[in-house]
Amino acid sequence: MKHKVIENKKQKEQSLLQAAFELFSQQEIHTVSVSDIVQKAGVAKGTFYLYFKDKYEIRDVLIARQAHSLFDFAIQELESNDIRDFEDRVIFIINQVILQLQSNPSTLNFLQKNLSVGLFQTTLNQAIDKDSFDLVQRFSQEAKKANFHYEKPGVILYMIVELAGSTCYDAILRKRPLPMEEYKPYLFDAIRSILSKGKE
Amino acid sequence: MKHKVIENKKQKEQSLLQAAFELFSQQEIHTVSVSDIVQKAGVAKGTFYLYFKDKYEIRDVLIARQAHSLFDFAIQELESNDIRDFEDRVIFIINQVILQLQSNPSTLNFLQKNLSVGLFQTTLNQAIDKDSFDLVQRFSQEAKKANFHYEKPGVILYMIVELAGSTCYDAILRKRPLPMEEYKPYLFDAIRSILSKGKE
Amino acid sequence: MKHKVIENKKQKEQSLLQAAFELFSQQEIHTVSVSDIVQKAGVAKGTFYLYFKDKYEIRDVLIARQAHSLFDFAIQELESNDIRDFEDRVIFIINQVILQLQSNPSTLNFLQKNLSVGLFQTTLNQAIDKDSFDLVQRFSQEAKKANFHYEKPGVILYMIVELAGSTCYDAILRKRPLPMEEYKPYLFDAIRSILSKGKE
Amino acid sequence: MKHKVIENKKQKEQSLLQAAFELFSQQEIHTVSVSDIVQKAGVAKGTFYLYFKDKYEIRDVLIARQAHSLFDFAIQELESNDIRDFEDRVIFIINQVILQLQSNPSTLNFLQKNLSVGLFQTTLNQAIDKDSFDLVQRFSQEAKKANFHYEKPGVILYMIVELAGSTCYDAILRKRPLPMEEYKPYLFDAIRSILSKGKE
DNA sequence: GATGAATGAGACTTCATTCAT
DNA sequence: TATGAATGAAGTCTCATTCAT
Repeated sequence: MKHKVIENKKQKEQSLLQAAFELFSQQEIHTVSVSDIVQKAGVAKGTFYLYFKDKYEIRDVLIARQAHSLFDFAIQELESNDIRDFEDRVIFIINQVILQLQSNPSTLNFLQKNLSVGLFQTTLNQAIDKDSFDLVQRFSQEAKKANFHYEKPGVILYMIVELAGSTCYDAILRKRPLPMEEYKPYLFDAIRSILSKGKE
Repeated sequence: MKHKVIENKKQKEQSLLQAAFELFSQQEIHTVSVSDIVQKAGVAKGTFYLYFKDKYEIRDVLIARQAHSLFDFAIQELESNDIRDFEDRVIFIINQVILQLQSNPSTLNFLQKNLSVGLFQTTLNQAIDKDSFDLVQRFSQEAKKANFHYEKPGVILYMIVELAGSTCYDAILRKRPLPMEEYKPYLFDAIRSILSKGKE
Repeated sequence: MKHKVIENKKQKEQSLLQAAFELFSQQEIHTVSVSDIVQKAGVAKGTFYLYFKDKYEIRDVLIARQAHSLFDFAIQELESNDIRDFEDRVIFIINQVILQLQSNPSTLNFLQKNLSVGLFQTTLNQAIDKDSFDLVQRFSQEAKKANFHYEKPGVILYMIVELAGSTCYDAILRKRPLPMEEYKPYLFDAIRSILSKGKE
Repeated sequence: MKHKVIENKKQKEQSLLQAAFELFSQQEIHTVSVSDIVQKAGVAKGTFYLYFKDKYEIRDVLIARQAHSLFDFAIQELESNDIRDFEDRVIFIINQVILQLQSNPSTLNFLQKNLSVGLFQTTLNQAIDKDSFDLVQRFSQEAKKANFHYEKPGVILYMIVELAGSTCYDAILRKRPLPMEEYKPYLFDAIRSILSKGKE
């Protein structure tokens, strides 16, 4: 396969992903058809099936991409700020993710309550540059360095992400149980409570 | 309208709800058709549209019913056991809900991560006997009696239900991050951490 | 059957006719359902079938009523004006009908090109007070009095009504071949040509 | 798109038009379903919607085709006969159209009173070979050559076609006001009257 | 690899009509 | 007479998928 062809292939796939993302953000998945996606992407119908089994597969790939992208950005921000306390660092990350979701509710509408699925379900990460990312490992190391001891750090992190992802979906899109800004203190308190169990 | 007619109406609606529940438990919603539902319910296709707008509406009604039923049962069990400590009582309730879900994974498959939606989204509860149920109020009163003070007890309860519902969905159906039995201690610890913030 | 019951029956039938007329005026018949009609009429679905076989029957009754009503009014107007010339009298009648249609395009939308059907198709006139109306006879008598001789006056009248009805439908609703006001001279010229064949 | 594909496309569309024409000729449009059409055409249901919005659109296309075809044939016949008088030529054309309709009442049943719509409504003629046909222009030129002067020849022609089309529909299919053969003299007289207004 | 016309199953929905009350 | 819940056939239309080019 020549270089140009590879590039071209990538381009079609990217168009499809981009188009699907926009459509899924605006509508429920069951109202989006493969026809809609290929039309928006500007490719032929048959082409879709060269890359994805069906619209559910493309959605899952997008969820993974999106979840990783949210945390990648949050970590970048963390690194350009001098926050030292372990709990503060975790809260900062979660807050950065929330801020992105708040400024982009359509992304959230698409992600629904699947933030943690996208992050932790490794089968989907094939499309993603693998070595670029290991959230759990980073969390474990930071905890240890800060003298927080967890039997299973991955489980703690998972609970935090799941709690934040699920409740912020409601808080941002439905203002339930409270509008996001009012809800934040309660959420952060809860996260700190969960984390502090590992403190010496 | 005559009594017999009303009775018949109720019966049709119940058949539809029952049939839809069974199908949604076994398959994803997008593979279940209204045709499947009416066939299983033994009513005519048009009858479905007399009671529900589409399959998504009947799903939402069922989620609400199911969520309430899980907690109703859990509360019954609580009342027939002499558990006095406030935290223990909350954990007992959550555990009872989890036990039901564990013994009925198909119900969970249907509920997905919508346990809290079904519980707290009041617009859907119209079909449900209203005064029979007020979880938030009960939680508030018990907390106060036990000298736990929360600014917004509803928010605390909501976070606990959301955390439990979301993570148990993964734990029971995907054994992720751990199989349910192994995950329980971490979950209960987290819940207790969240609750204990209100302790004097 | 008691008097009150008859009145009541009449009332339901009238409601249905009125409702159907309004709906047919606004939409094509194939988009109007019996449900729409009974809902607008405020009667039960079954009641419709006590009076009419289907929506096509109610339409035909309405066409007849409407066509007669247009000409009844035109004749009334004629009688309150002192027009003596035979050709002028015919043109006056046609013009009165056209004026009514112009000021009521939705009626025309409903009548389509069935003006003459409504007028001359006697099977439908059962709903209409029969002896109140005989257009052909009146035309014949007036022609004879004015020394216009036609072998078959009914045919002449029929051609005039059909020509006027068909072309005014297009002229009023589609401004084709010309807007009504510009088209009138050509139409009236043509009618006078047709009539003048009977002049001595 | 390859040649073969285009050819195939045309063929499918023609099958659909042919099948629809036959069905519309035999039954009222509201009893013909798209299913009937595709079954008769031997194509898949979805294919219908590739070419037409609904059955009303295919009907309109057919009305235009049919009206043009009737006049095309009539003009051909005219040209193979040596008729010189202008009025005679117009009557000959109309008579040729009537003869076709008489020998093919099912076509007439389908056309209803839309003969002139099919002829003059240009938006529908796109499917028809455009330069092959301009009835109005031909009528104007012939009139001028024969020293008949009309301010708007198109309007005169339109009235004649509308009068003939509307009344022959009744005469042929319902023998009203007279059977076609008996009615013809009256119709032709009327047409000659209308035409003769332009004579010097 | 890319295309998009064609497919046809089947989804959703409406509707005329019936019939028990 | 009047009702309107129930029917289920039939309608419209979409859609994922295939396959010849």
